[in-house]
Amino acid sequence: MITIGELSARSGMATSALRYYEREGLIRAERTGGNQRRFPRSELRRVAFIRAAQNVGLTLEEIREALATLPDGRTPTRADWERLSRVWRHRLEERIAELERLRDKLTSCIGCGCLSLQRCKLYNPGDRAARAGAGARYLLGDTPQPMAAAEREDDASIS
Amino acid sequence: MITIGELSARSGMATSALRYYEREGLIRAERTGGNQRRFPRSELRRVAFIRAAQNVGLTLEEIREALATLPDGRTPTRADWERLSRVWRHRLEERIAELERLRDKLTSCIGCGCLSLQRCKLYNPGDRAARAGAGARYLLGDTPQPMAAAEREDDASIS
DNA sequence: TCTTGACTTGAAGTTCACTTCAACTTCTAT
DNA sequence: ATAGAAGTTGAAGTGAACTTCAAGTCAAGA
Repeated sequence: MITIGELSARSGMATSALRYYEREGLIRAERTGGNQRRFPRSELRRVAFIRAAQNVGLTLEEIREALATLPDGRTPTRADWERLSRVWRHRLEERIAELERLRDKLTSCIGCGCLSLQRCKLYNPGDRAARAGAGARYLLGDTPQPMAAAEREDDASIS
Repeated sequence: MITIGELSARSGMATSALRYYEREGLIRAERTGGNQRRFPRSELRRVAFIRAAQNVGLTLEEIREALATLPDGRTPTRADWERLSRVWRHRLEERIAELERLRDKLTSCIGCGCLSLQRCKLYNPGDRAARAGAGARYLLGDTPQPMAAAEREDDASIS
């Protein structure tokens, strides 16, 4: 059993983050008589798992769900890791493909300059989920509405 | 001159977002005697520009700066668009490359399962900026500290 | 003229993943 | 026994990009 300070030093996460993870049910601790946390060493691997998953772009909510697929909240084994990391790679590849599509659109738009609300490929509201620094809003499907057909009478084209 | 409702309908942005953009100095409106906003039609193109830039992953702050390079806060012309969109494509390409590096690391890690705090490539704190749904914190260089050398005595490896 | 829909404001709320703070308690080493 | 480091809590703050709300005002058609 290790203290929160030790877990923090060994994992590189701030103690405040570890307390937050515990509140959120991502890691687990027992308590001393004086109410201090004592973590099993196995939680070290859970923290490593959480952090690797974050690097791949998962939210804590998704990570919690992934961990919940492990029986009894056990620490991930090699088999668990293999199963889950395959899913993650798939997600990463989708995201890369998405950004590549966006890049290609941008490339084809550079000489154009129209910024047409109807015709510009870059303007597509469906693409907003691709934003790099996106607020969670856009990852959760709260996309803005496209322009109604009745309103296409004028547009923002330059030429 | 169009009302905020019209600008909203034609651009697909919520009126609340347009008011926010005005407060933030991204778009401009005149006022009627009764204090209602009236937007020049050219603001339609500014909104299109803002939205395209957001799709590429720029923050509103960066977009404001880009717009500020235009004399007199004028609406972007084709030449402006060409200049700025080249920069954006470059940024997109960097981001794609970053995600590809991450994918390659994950691929090489799938069979490994170690989740070693020292050796796992996925665990590298420097990569956290690559998070897809990153909070602004990570895009601003506030990265967690790597593990101190003195603390490497044990680790989270499975095997 | 009157109703109704569109508009106004400032303040507060939202999300995520935390951090910071204050006020206090516990643990460890001497 | 005691100093001081490390731990505890709940509440509030952070940042981006907005949205929602309340309480009103304005504008356009019948």
